[in-house]
Amino acid sequence: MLQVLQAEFADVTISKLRFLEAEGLVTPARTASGYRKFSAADIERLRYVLTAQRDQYLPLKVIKEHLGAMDRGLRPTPGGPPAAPVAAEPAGLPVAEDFGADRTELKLTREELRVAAGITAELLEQLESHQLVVARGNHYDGDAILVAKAAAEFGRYGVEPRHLRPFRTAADREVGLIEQVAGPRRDDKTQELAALAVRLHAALVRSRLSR
Amino acid sequence: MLQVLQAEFADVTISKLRFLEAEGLVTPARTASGYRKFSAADIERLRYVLTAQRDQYLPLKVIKEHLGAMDRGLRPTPGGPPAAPVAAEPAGLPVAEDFGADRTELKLTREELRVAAGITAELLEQLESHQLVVARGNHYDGDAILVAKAAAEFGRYGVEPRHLRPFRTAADREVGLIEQVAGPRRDDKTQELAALAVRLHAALVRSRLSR
DNA sequence: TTGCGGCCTCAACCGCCGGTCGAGGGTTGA
DNA sequence: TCAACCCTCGACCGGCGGTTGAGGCCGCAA
Repeated sequence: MLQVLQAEFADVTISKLRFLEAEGLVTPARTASGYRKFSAADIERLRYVLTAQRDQYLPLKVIKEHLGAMDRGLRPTPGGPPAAPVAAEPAGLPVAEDFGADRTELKLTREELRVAAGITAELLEQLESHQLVVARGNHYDGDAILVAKAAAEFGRYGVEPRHLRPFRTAADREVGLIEQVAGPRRDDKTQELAALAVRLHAALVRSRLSR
Repeated sequence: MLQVLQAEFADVTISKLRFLEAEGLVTPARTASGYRKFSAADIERLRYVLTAQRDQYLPLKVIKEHLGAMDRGLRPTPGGPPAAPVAAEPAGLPVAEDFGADRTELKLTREELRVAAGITAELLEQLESHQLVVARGNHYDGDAILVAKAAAEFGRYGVEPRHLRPFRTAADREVGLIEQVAGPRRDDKTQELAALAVRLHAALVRSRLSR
């Protein structure tokens, strides 16, 4: 059984199989005495894992997601990642899978934000009143710093927060568009669309400027 | 110049750019005093690297091979780079959001624009009717390519030009603000404000998305 | 029933990748 | 003159994808 796979993938070792089991990618049955017993289905699964790893350079984390999606009945995906597992989750459940885990999961207090952005309490207050910066719960994320810094810089040119409201409006509209297209879930598609929106925006500003 | 990329890829840092240079993925020019100077082409290259890394999980080693292949004018590997930054044009297509690069000098005919952006005549027509792309005289500048490309990509998600009108509106408003502050002349101040506007915009979009 | 080669677990360790950090120093512009 | 950048170079780091080894059970056959 091990030999079968080894014939196909030169570098599979028992140690590797144990590792993959520990990572939850396969769950072979056991004999009475505790030995692993790989079914044909297990071997098929391993074949998928090993080829995805070798030919597409996918990290195990991602392969695991794909397998999970397949288990839930989403396409067997010949030669490509499965369609986004966007399947409608049973509503109401908190669905523990918070992936796409962003480094923007920074949580700052109001004061930390103020210091990080190097702005006055007054400016921060104005930014909040125009909803350019908004708390989630009573914390702020990393993007809030960027917003605040940009606003501060505008301030040096005499541009006040209230002049920046159109930015907020525009951003909201774009986010609306993105969510309409990509769904409410944050995933790769969302990110791609966001990047695209920013790029389009930048190009438009430039082109309008140079007229 | 760093900020320009940061607007699009939240996690690019100077340190990362240095690392990528050390790895031979980009080779920016240098000023007399040794500072890195990223050309539009460099930025385009970086964009490719960063998206391949983020969206396809490719290891840098592989990305480097792809870049090398593209430099040699080949279309690399099956399942390889999708939108290769391989320029069909002699004059190396400017594609980056570099507010300093004077791409405004570029003068394209309508057909040249269409080919450079890789879009259909129909799409171009729609873009013009919504004033997302506008001719000056009877020529188009480099920014028009960027706009058209972004629109084309949106198209693949089912987003049509008419859905993009708010972008135009937003850009116009921002340009209005910038000119009001910096005066109608295009100078350094204008460019700085423009970069600032794009940065603020990007940060806002991100922060609204992650709520 | 002893021996020997497998398999088991669990924890420690490893090498590489993809960067980050910091010391020490030059550049730029207000 | 000073702050705020940028530079280099070497040390360091965390995570990923396993490997290694100690200590122990299983199974077979001499």
